[in-house]
Amino acid sequence: MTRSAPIAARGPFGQQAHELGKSARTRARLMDAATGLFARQGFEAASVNEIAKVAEVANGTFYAHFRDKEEIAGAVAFRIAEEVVRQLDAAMAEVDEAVERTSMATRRFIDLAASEPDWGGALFRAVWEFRDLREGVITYLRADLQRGVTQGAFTTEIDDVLIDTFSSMTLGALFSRLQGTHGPEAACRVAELQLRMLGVPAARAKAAAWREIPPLRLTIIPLAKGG
Amino acid sequence: MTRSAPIAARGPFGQQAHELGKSARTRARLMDAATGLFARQGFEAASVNEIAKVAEVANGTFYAHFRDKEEIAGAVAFRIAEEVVRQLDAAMAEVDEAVERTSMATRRFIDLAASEPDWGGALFRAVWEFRDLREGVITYLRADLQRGVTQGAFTTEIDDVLIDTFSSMTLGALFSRLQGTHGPEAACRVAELQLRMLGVPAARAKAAAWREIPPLRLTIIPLAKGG
Amino acid sequence: MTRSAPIAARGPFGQQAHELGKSARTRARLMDAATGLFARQGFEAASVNEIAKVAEVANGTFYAHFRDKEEIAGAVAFRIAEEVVRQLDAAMAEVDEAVERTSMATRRFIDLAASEPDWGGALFRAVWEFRDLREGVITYLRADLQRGVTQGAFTTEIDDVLIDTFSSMTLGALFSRLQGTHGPEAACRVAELQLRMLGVPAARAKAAAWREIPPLRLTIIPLAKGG
Amino acid sequence: MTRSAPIAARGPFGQQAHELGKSARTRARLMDAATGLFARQGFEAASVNEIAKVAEVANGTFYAHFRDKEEIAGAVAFRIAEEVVRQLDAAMAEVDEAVERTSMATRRFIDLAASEPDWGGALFRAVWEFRDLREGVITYLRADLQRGVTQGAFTTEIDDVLIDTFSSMTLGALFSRLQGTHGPEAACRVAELQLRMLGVPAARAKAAAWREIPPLRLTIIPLAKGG
DNA sequence: CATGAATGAGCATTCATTCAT
DNA sequence: GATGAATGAATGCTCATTCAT
Repeated sequence: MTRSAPIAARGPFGQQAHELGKSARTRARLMDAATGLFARQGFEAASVNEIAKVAEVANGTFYAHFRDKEEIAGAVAFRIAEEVVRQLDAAMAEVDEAVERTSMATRRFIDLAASEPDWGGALFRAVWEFRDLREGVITYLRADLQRGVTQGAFTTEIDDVLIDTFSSMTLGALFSRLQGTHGPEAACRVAELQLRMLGVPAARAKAAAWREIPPLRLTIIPLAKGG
Repeated sequence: MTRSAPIAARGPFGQQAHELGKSARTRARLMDAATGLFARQGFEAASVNEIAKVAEVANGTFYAHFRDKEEIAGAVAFRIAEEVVRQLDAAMAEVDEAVERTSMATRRFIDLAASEPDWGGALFRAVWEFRDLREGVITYLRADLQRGVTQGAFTTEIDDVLIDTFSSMTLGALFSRLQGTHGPEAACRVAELQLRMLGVPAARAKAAAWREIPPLRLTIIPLAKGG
Repeated sequence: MTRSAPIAARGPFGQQAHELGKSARTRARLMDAATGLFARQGFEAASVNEIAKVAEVANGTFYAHFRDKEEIAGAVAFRIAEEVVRQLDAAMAEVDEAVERTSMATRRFIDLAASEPDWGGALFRAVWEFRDLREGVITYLRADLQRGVTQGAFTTEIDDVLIDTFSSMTLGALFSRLQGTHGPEAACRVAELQLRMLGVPAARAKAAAWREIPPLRLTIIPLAKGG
Repeated sequence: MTRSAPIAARGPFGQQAHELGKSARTRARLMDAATGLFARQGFEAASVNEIAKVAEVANGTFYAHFRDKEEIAGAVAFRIAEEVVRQLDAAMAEVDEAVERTSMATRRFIDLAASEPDWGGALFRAVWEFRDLREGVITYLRADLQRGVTQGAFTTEIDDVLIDTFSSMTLGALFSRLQGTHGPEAACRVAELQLRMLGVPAARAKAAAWREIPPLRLTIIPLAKGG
């Protein structure tokens, strides 16, 4: 069977593996493959055999790197979340105001996830399925919300229900984006609604949430040598 | 294999089947069984064989009543949604103010669904999986939100993103309730946050959302004769 | 369930049952239904449930009349063969010459069976599957062939292989007719080839086999009262 | 479970697999198993599980080698037909006279197929079920018949009905051989009848069809190492 | 006799996982 | 590490057959 191009090697994990050993590269390819398949078909429907085929390794090889499907799902989710949080954090390093930080975080999270549907889909599923991961992301969120209270911008208590609700709103919008139900403006609208909910005056909420912000895209470093 | 009691016969569908024919009773038991399993494991993971086993019928019997898994899922979802909407609607027949209607709907929807975890879980999955069903429920929601605008209580436009976001908030809270993450007060808190988001002043939102309301429970008619 | 017309009651067995008791009529309807289904889908693929549904009786009723699927298949085959032989025999009562009898038998058998595809198909399957039935039909055939030898028209010995081969030729042509591979003239051609094989001079064979013969159709007596 | 001998490894495909890889050997065993079962029970009645059991592999293994039952049936049929045609063709390479070729083809086809009942049975079913395969074999037949006309030996037109009828005669005889109804002489007798049908004078037909011909057997290379 | 719900073995097929090479 | 053939339990679904009514 001749397969002309090592497509799988193009994914984000594979790409960062250019100077790793063969073993790490294989692992990266498996994660790339899994990312795409989980996102497109969900965890249940993606078979290990298919992951291996897309990764262009023998199916048995999968088990040299991951104990089972569960494990690779966790690894994929963790890796994505890590990356997303890292980029989000970097992009907001110099923003102080909680109103800005909060709306930017929501908008960028959605845009980021939607810009790379494989990642976004997998991330969505992952946040859904792995409570731990959710907790991780939430830590950042809580800090920003708390900051808003301290700054006097938010007028409601930052409790667990608020955090969960805030997250649900963001994830709901992401889901609609991924489904194609709503366009890019949905992110702004949700951010606006979140600010309103937090107690930001309507006009201020609208202004902040719809303000133009420089686009952000997942940086992708091409693989030096394919496969 | 020791199975202590005909559990399946206890479900809400089976219970209403006390004077139906044998066939309808079996169908009801299958729906009860499916309801529980879909709620606990989701549509994919619940196998027809297991549904049949829980319903205490032979696996082939399933197919005398439903064409396939898809069909029973639809039947379960429809039946639950119907019931929930019916009860919600009845309970709010005499409430005119949108602020009250909106917060009551959210709170009661969550309480109702959480009071019968099987139903609630299945409903949650169903709303998730069957867009049609979601649309149906949303119709009621949109009407109440629009009413709030007309009454001057809500200060934001009622667009699709708002509706989706509102739904996400409710479903998110329901999910947490079903998971045990939050207690009954979560429903009030979310209702409050929704009102804030819609533009209701903080004090009014809090008052309306936390006001004591008479409890509502899915009425369950016990089976006259077990099995 | 409202089903407008008792279609099944229109079949040849049902039709002759107009003055029989209810039980016999049910049996006839089952046989009609089975005839059609066996012919269209074969013995394996026709399910008892479907036979019962087409016959418009409950599936359990089937077993009040036939021990199993095998038995109804035998009954159907036997009944058809009987009818075909009866009609063939009647139509040739006054033909004495073996050359005529032989070619007429082949042609009429094919035409008859092809004229009523349900019957024909079932007959074909049956002859194939039930050796006994084949033997029955063959008795007539052997008599005619023997007669030809006695009359000096056929120059080859009438042994078992000849009989089988003769039958294969006829059945092969019937099969092609039922498949639509060949048209009505195939029956003549096969009859001609059979005569040649038996030793009839080419010209005589051709003349006899292609001579116009009055058409023959399975007589169908309509049911006095449907159902 | 006591299973006395690895029967499956004895089949013609398995036997030629002695120096193939493990995968090819398993495939061969599956084809051997399928050949026997198709021949004995027909395509419908032979289950994949049974094929796997006879081949002494797990049922899932089947699907690593064939997409479905259809595919293995095609593979078996093709392989057999190919082999039979190849051997038949080789054996008649130097025979020029159509009378000889025709009768030899019929006799050898029957003998060959009957000599290896599994193959023969499967071949019979296959010719029956796969029109394509039939067409392939028929091409050779048509050429020989045409040659007879050219040589002035056959006095009838070579049309489609003739070809079909000729085939039916051969297949009918093969069927009887496989059933045990007739002995080896049936092949000669049918060949004789075919020649008579084609217009060969009775004496010549008899002489040609019953002439001693060197036996031919499907060459079978024993497996070097069992299993 | 007729009914039709119920049965349960059986079927084709999938897939996570193992293991000899 | 990597391979890929093999495994076998499990799944959705069909259907001949039984039996209480």
